Amino acid sequence: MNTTALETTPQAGYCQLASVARLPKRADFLRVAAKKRRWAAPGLVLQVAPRPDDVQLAEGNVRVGFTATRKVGNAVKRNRSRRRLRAAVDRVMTRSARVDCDYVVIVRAATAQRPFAKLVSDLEIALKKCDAFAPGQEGKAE
RNA sequence: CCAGGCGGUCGGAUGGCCGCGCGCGGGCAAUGGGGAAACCCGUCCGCGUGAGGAAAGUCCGGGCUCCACGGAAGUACGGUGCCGGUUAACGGCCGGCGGGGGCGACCCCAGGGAAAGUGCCACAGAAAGCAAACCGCCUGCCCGUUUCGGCGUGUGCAGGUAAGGGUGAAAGGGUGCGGUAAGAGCGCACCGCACCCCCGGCGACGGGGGUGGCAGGGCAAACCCCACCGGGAGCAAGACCGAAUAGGGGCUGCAUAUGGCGCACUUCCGCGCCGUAGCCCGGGUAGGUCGCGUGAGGCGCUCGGCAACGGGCGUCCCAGAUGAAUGGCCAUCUCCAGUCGUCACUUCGGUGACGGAGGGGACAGAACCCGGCUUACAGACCGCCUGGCGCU
RNA sequence: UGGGGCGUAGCCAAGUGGUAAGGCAUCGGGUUUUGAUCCCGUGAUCGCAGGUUCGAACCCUGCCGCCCCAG
Repeated sequence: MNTTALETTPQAGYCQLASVARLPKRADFLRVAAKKRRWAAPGLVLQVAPRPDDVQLAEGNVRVGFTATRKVGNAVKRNRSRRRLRAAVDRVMTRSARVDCDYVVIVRAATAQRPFAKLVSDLEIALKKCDAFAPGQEGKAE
């Protein structure tokens, strides 16, 4: 990992990083899935849809939801997979995701066992394929 | 030391970077939402705290909430079933009884009724249920033969017989002696069984004595009978707040058609409604708040009890999420099996020590709470007990 | 959370106390010059584990997997 981009949080005055909010409602999941903008990587599936205009978020934030179906394992496997994806999302999407969209990340069977670096690259590729990649503009939320 | 039985405890450790939920305290110049403001949401900082022994399966029992209900009994349905205890309750647990297994520590099983009734017992077998004669065995007659005492290789007839053979899971007590034509509880002894009496025990039951020659096959996890228990639903219970849209009601204003409906009917007249605008009201959806953690609570000591368990005292506050927090990545240590190398021992099968690189560390995630049951589980530790071997 | 159903050969399945039917598919053989058709043969931990019974796919108990319904 040459990117020592883990520069600890800049002082909270200005230039604050985008943060990730959760997408908690079933209706939002259905709306994102209905847009049919998606990409399946070995470790995850990404779905993207434009955020409705009437949703006001703090500037630079994106909303992400997670889905883990019962087919990928028992509750422990589902929880662990979702947490690893959440960690990958925190690392990637705060810098590289378009801020005018909502996202849904779906757990696949391989998610729990896949190396974490691969999960990160899976997510980056999926963002590019879904035309939602905003190349590393730290905090340049516009 | 080896093999085994029972009970219990634990469920990797430490650290680094980055994060999450909840609680408490503090900050917020500017920016986002609300507010007249204080301030709230939000955001930032600090501190505290944050999964299990099964949180699981949802198989039982309760608390709690709502609904139903005059009492009691009965019926139906479902469940439970040796006895006594324990408990809020249980189908749980503890102790005991009976049967079975094991050298033993110990483990496993289960209500009663088949003499209230119905039903089933395939195949085989003579016969499978008011017992029954296939082969045998025995007696008599007949037949044959005869040395006239008998004898039987007879396809015969009439009887006796449940000891033997054979079938079956099961064939109407077992073993032995006597007895008999052969046999048979026919008689006797012991065992089993049934009934009666006595003794011990709260009881299941056990012990002893007597009587009876033995009746009443098995299956009730087949229907069933008997006793006891059970109102229903479940925190998505339930309570409160409540947007947009549609619909309902009220008040006021306007309009009121040549129309429709109503005021019992017909004509005329009159009134009201069906229209629309504004304001207000209630039901209710999305959504939100509460329910929501001081409890049949944990730990320690002590007393009663064989125990389950109960009493007393002290002490602690110990998760509250809701597309669902309790994590992600890494390092070191630790444990495990295999592999490679070196060394030592060797009964040449291996065993042990050290080191190296990699691998693995289970089952599993609170969802209102509690008592159990069942199932899953890498590995480690502790205590008691049994059998065997060796030494003293 | 509550309720219901299913599991039998590779597939579809009958059987509900007494040797586990049948069809399709597979394989082997026959018929045919060859192939199709047709005929004969071939295969089962009855989801798993205990129990009741002389005997269990069937009855009882506990698990496992799948499907459906209601809120």
